[in-house]
Amino acid sequence: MTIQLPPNFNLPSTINSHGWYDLPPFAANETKTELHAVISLSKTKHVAARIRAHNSVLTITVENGVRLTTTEKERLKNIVRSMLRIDEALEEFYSLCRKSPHLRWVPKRRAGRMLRSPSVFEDVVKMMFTTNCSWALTKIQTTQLTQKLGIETAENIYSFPFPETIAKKSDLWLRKEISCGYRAPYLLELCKNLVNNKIELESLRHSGLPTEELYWKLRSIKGIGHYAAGNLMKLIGRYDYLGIDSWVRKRFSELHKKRGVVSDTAIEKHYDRYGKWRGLVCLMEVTSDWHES
DNA sequence: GCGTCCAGGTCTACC
DNA sequence: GGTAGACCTGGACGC
Repeated sequence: MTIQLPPNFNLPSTINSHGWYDLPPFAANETKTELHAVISLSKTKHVAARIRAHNSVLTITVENGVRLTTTEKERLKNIVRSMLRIDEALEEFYSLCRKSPHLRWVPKRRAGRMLRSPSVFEDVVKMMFTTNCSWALTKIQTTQLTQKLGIETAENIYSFPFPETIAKKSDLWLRKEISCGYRAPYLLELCKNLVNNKIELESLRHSGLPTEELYWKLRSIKGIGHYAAGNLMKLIGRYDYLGIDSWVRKRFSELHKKRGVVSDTAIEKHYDRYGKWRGLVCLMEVTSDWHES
């Protein structure tokens, strides 16, 4: 399957936009020119897909020779478009970057598209797993969750589980088998609320709700605080929040040659000048060295 | 190999 | 509204 790409799209920049490519079921090659993903087309059909780009064409190869109907192919392409943010309008953001010498590399490298999971649910769970722990532990939790509750789609490659599968497990089981510790009740509550239709996440990517309302909707999920909601907002396509964590604080101090602890208020004040794009500008600045080559 | 300490966000109780 | 303490894990460190 192929998708025609817009001129300002760059696959390696999108894969390398943040750490998601490193969390199962995502995987990427060393040069970030190839992304592997497991995409659930229905409750029972999961496909392992290899995604590459050449010139202005994106190629999706379904592994293991799985046959797809025309409808399933269209669904797969739409999910990939959403994951890679192919249709995201970034010209206004690029114009803003061109005005600042230190950001001119962003439109040149066609950076700024943030990789997201096939579903909002997967993004929320992974973000919950990044809170209050090392990246190594985030990987452990995500790996265990997919391996123990996902469906094996290719050799040792598992789909991301559905909320109903997780909701059937106990708090103790999740703590022991997923190593998610005190996050277990938060994860369970999220999944049970989704199963019982008390909350709905998948429409958030297309929501017309005001930004602040969306933010507080995310904050209403237990385990999603200011940092996690800020970063999830970016994945939804709203860049008003910075999603500051210890690593952003450290990188900000390094880049702006600040000694000692820099307060979050000071960091937020610094990026205020970029208006509704401030979250994305902050991300570009702190990850600028990832895009050098 | 074992024990101790620390870092990492969020929640809740308390002031 | 602001703050302290608990939550849990992996990793670093000292012995």
